[in-house]
Amino acid sequence: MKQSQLFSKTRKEAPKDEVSKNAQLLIRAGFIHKEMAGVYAFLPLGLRVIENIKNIIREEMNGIRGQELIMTSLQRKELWEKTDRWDDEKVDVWFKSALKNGTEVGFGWSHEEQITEMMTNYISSYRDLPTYVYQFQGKLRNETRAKSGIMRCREFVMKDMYSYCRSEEDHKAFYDDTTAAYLRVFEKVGLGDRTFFTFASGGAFTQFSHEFQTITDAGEDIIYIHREKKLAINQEVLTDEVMVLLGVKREELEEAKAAEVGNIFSFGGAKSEQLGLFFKDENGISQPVILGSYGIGVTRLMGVIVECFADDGGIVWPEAVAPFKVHLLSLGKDEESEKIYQQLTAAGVEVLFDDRDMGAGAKLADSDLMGMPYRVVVGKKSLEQGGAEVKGRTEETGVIMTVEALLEKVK
RNA sequence: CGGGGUAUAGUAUAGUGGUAGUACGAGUGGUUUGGGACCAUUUAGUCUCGGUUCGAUUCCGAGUACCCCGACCA
Repeated sequence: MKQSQLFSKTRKEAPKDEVSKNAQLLIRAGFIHKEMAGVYAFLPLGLRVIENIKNIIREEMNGIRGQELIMTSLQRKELWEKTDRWDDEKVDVWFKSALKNGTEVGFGWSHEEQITEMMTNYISSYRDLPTYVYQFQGKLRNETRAKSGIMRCREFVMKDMYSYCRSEEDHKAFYDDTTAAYLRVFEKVGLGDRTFFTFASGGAFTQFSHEFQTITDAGEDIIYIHREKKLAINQEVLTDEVMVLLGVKREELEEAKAAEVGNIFSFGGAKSEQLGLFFKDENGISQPVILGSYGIGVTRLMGVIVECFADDGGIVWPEAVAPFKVHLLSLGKDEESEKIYQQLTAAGVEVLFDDRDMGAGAKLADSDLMGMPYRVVVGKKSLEQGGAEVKGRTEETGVIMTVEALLEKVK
């Protein structure tokens, strides 16, 4: 992609109404556009990051037999009345509207009711179980206070998965599979060493739910980490009993601020009973389907990645999610650069080629801001020394190498 | 939802009860190219409604939007 053709551009100054690091950098670098408080559009660069994250998640969800589908944002009122969550007193994030004929509808802030009720059409026998479905959906939540850039939005993208099992044992096995898959997702996006499987408040059915919390000052939660056991406990459930139960001592725990990037819940059969989702077992006896719910905040995850890795120069994308692998800069040497651009592209490398007619300083600063893993500079200096200068985004200095060596390095 | 704050050009800012200034950006012409280049020239603005006033971007009131703290947060 030639940068001269790329939609959106960088800017030197952050808008004054953004305080969070992720929003400031993502807006300055041209990844997102703020539509209103807590509502952001994703521009081509931002979309590429989102798609990269989604593909990583998709691969893992498919790997545990999840099947992708997509539900709707418009949801029926009766659906939510069945689980007594239509009332604004019960759920305070509803966006609601009505059809022309007066029928009330809600905009999906969650989809477990909807998918579970849909399943009554497709699940009736133990032979239909287990079923695992997931989607990437825009969630709409009427947050009283959006904040922290793209980390707490009124409209955002979430991956949500639902498991339908015939027994607690099957459910537990899948729950554990999902836990492992989630940890792999966070590992792949580069947050592995700072994301913890965290015990959190459970709800009606189980003592705990589990969250995946990434350490960052931009987070809203306080967690207590046990590094040896690779787990954490959310402050909201940190009691003596819980510590005994988990076999940890208070002095072994390390307090940290963290952002919730994923969470998983067990519902048992309660919600299935409310929504009428039963199956017949081998003996012809009707049983409620055991339900689990598993979410990853895709757009929030993008914000957390920015928060965790950015430096004074700008964003630092982990390779797996970067919109382009290589940022190729022509410093007054367009012909030579163009050739290298062609070679890299032909080799299948994702390259953003800064072919704009700008000063060297501006291009270098933009490159830091945008944060691609590799910066390749072609200028008088590099050509005299036989090639292009290659520098990792977080490296201090680059190395000049031939095009062949470059191809080898970034392939 | 409680509390606090802010609102001037695409962006960031200055200023004034009487013609609104600067920088960046953008356009044109030219010179430039290893850390946000330079010259010339052009472009574009006082959130909305009401009040006070001869006159309001400025003062007052309301509204709206945005930000922050808290509450909330499957």
